[in-house]
Amino acid sequence: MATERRAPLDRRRVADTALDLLNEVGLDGLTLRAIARELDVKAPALYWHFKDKQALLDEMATEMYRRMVADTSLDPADTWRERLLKTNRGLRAALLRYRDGAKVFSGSRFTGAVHAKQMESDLRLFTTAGLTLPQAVRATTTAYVFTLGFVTEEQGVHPLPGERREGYDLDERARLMADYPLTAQAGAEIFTDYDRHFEEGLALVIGGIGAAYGLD
Amino acid sequence: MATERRAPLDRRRVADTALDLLNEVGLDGLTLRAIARELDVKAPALYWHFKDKQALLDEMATEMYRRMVADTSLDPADTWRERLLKTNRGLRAALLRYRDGAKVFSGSRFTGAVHAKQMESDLRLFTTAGLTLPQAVRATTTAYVFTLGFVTEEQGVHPLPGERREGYDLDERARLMADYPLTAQAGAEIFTDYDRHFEEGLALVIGGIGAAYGLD
DNA sequence: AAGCGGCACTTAACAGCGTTAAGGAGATGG
DNA sequence: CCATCTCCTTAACGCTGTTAAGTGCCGCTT
Repeated sequence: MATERRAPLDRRRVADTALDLLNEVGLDGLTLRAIARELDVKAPALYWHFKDKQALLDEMATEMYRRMVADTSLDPADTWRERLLKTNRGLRAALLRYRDGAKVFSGSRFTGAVHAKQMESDLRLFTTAGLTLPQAVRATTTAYVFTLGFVTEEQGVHPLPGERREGYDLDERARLMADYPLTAQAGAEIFTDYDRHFEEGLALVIGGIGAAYGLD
Repeated sequence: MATERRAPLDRRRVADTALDLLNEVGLDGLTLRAIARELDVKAPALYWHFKDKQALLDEMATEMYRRMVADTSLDPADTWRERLLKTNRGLRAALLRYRDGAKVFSGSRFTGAVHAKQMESDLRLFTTAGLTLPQAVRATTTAYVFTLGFVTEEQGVHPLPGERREGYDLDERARLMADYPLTAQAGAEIFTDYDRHFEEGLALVIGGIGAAYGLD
């Protein structure tokens, strides 16, 4: 009887499966037992590959980053503006691909030096464009934390694109804010059309960089 | 024997105590049993005041916000730049006051409409300065998510001001990035002097707002 | 061919978690 | 004096991350 033996696990396969599961159950439901079940294995088996759950989350964040890089086509001839647009749109898309993606990402650290290659490319492009290294770091990380903060807020309302978390009724909010007309009106502006608002916010940041560092 | 009876709890007192405890044990160690112990009560007693743990975290975030407002002195005659500086410096200070403050804050929703008053004041100031309401919303929330993202990253390295999380050895990082000279050099720029870098990032955002909306 | 070491996993168990159900003491009000 | 309401306790539930110990199988040496 050819009882096929499952190929042994490895860190990548575990992280892959965990990311798939994340989209179904969310970060709260992402237990080691559930991940193990998906891999046809018992929970303690995961401790052979990861020293603890955080190490697995770190690998998941790293995998998210790898997919982001794979999906972002960078051109050495990009202008610095194009580069900032590409990388931050790519980052947002990568985070939005997974339920609680921003939380997982910002709560973890990369395993190894995966991010060095892109970072080096960005910094070279920015310094070539005339910035000092500290300025280049400031520009890229300011855009980075903007995007991370933006998606964190966004996923608080939309766990996945198209899904809406409960407790965000715009009409009810407007009624609660009746004594504050601008705030009431702002609700519609805050909780809709995240795509456009991301673009506008990112444009503000990029515009600020150009103005401050005398670029273009 | 005058066995004093403890005054009954209320939501604020519980949230207060939980915030104090948060600074000692961090978000992971913030269990209902530990909070209850601090209040001289058993864990299930908390369920009289909160429907679940998330409701308590929401109250904690609300309390953080109240303290932020109390510590920030706003002037109706502020220029829009002054206002953005004050509110975002105040927000960062409020988040930094507690271990994992940014995580607690961004993972929770305010109870009630506490934030409406400040928001209304900000929006009025911005629209008076010549912005449309959508522009005012975009300006304030872009700065807001920048600050939130910044402190989230900051607290990943410095749980509390002065404390340093393990695993952030700059020399080791530099060695790991040996093949990427700019990235290696950037480490010193990224992981030090968060105060100054926050100011510079915030200045970039504010500069972008001024430039985009033709202010001043 | 036999034995052996190490890899990759299982079984069993532990303390601690959020949460619920049921009950009880003390004040309040009729 | 009993009923009611408030605020809390005791006991227990299922589930979590994690550790300890054991087991079967592979490749290697003798």
